[in-house]
Amino acid sequence: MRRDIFQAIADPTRRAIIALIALQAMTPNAIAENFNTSRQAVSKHLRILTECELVKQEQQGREIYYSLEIEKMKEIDQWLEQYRKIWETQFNQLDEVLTKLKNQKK
Amino acid sequence: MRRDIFQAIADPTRRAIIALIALQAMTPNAIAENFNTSRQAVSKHLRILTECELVKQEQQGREIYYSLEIEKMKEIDQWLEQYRKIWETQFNQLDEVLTKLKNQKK
DNA sequence: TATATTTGCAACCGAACGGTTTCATAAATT
DNA sequence: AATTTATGAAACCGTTCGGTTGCAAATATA
Repeated sequence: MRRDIFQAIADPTRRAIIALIALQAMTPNAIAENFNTSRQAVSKHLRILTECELVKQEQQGREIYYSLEIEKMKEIDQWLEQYRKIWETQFNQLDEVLTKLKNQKK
Repeated sequence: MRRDIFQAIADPTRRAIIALIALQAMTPNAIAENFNTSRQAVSKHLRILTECELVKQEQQGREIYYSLEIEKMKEIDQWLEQYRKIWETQFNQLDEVLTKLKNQKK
């Protein structure tokens, strides 16, 4: 079982679940109503999301409210950082070229 | 075959390949030297990365140089944007709370 | 022209994935 | 106390994944 955050967001249903519970906590039943799959399938997705700490639970009686652990999403942002540096550098280089061309025209 | 960018970056070997060719183009053989798998396995990963346009090829004689299509990485950044908004809002709200606390002390 | 090198593709294999069905447990309702 | 509701866990199933091995094609070298 790999179960890291990149594997967690690889599945489109899990990304949809993440989007659903990003703004408000929801129960498994309520979440499942939004998909064409069984409640149990959603439950398995929630298990995976919980295992990699992308989601937190809050029990209220017999209901369990799931919500997004937004801090964990920053890990993807951190991984992206190295590539963001690259495309920003390329953009700056393009900018330099354009400025030089502009100066040559004068 | 789903083969979207999220599925592409789910595999750790593929993320390592992406990191390798981010700064300089490399041949499959050269890439494979960095891993404990066969050249053919790397070739399959490159095929997947090419299919979802994360990587571009440049033929030079019998060698093929692979390099990162950095523009495609921005798609992940765009997907993250909605969540970045959330954690920035939460940060601002925390900031407000801290400022109020500070003012109460005065 | 014969040989070596670089590469991709197809066939196969065991493990993991995503789903369903069935069952167990705990809390709320009657 | 009996029933309904909300949930998770286990067993099973077909498909996909990531890997290997073997082979074919194209280019470079002898």
